[in-house]
Amino acid sequence: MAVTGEETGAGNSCDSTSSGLAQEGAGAGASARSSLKPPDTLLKRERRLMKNREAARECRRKKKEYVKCLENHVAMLENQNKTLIEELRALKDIYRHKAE
DNA sequence: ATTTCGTTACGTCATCAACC
DNA sequence: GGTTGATGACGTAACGAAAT
Repeated sequence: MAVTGEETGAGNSCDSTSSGLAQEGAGAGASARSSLKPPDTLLKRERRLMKNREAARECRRKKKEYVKCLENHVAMLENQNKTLIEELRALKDIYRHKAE
């Protein structure tokens, strides 16, 4: 079960400035995860778990998309950098020939 | 063929921020 | 203040590849 290769082609716009994805911290620590909590009724708890399950799925989907977007951006910048370096080399070459 | 190891997706919990 | 949605952290299962 599980390990279903999800990855439905969702939209792809890196903008996600709103996506959060920065928060961090909140370390928690998973200490006594025991059952001294405000007594969730069973139904209430199940509903909450189900909602959170779906939220987590969506959250991971968005994060994956965001990372992919960043990777694309990096690739693009690397290409651009390569092109510029090439261009600079060519210009230097021209300049050198003229100077001679 | 079996074991080991790294990766991936998942579920759950804890926490925060926003809303009512 | 309680509720809700988003997200980081953690543990776990399934899987594939490399090592034995």
